[in-house]
Amino acid sequence: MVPTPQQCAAELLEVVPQIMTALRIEVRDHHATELTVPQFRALAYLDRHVGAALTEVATFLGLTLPTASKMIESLVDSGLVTRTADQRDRRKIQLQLSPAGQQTHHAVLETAEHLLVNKLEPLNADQLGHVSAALSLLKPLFKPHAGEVLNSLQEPLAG
Amino acid sequence: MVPTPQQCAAELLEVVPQIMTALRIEVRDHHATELTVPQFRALAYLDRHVGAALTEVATFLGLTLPTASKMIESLVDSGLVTRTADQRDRRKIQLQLSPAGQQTHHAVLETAEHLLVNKLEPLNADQLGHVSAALSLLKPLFKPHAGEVLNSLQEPLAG
DNA sequence: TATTGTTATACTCTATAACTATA
DNA sequence: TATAGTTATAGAGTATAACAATA
Repeated sequence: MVPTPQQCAAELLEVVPQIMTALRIEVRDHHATELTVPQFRALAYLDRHVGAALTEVATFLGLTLPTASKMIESLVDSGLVTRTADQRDRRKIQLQLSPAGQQTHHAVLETAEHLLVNKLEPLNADQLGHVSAALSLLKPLFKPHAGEVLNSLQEPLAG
Repeated sequence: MVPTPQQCAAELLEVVPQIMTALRIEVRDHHATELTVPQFRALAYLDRHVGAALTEVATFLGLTLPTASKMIESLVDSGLVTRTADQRDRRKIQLQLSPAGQQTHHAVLETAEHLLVNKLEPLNADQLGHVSAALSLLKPLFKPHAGEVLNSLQEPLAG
């Protein structure tokens, strides 16, 4: 019963979007949390990387710079993120969560985790262990690293 | 080392969007495949459910009816899907892949699986088995079922 | 010249509200 | 009256192209 990589890939292709959809729907329906999943991920990153520059956030989220710039602008307008100039390198900006941003991030994190815990409820301890182990295997394989997104835009035109 | 459901949920919340992002970026960068992930999922559903009605597709994708209607319209305009009236119940439409739709679906499926296989390359057979088993555990927990999306719109107004 | 970020423009994804047609 | 689907409208997610400012 050892699966081929192809079978495993096909399962990923089916299950991952399904989980993503469930996440979106349940976060949406559980009102009082006015964040989309990408916005939540941006807040989560800034919670762990205080003062991060825009490029870092874009890399983490897998977005181009203009897309990330616009999203951050909306979060700044909402009062969840502060954006200040970096004194060492004035091209850069330093982003961090406002108190309201911390609060919102925490609340939505709780909500999302609670919803997932409910979904996982049919699994026993043994099965949870298997899932957790598998996720630990997958995590490093899909970790975003600098250059993956941006280089495709700004690679030297020597083609 | 048995994880709590909360820990497992937190891992899902981190890993699933990362995989989704990788999928989007790599499908996007691997040109000649002009489909987004949601469009691909719609084609995949119609490949396995010939003649499905719009509501079925919407439920599978976790979309509202207007959203699904618009997406299908674009796929019809692109020549990938055919939309015909259901003679038994003329409110319904019957959707199916055109030959071009089948071809495109197959090509993008190959591409996406190939990309995932590359990502999974560092795993050995044993680890692949663990991942596959975990995905099989997760799949039924997040399977979309009728009513999840639409009832929230059309529930009897007796509140 | 290269890097960081923004602005302009455009398309898809997604929703709610209002509507038509059929049952 | 309820169901299936479309149209209208709007906001977020996403991209490329062009630009400004700084290094």
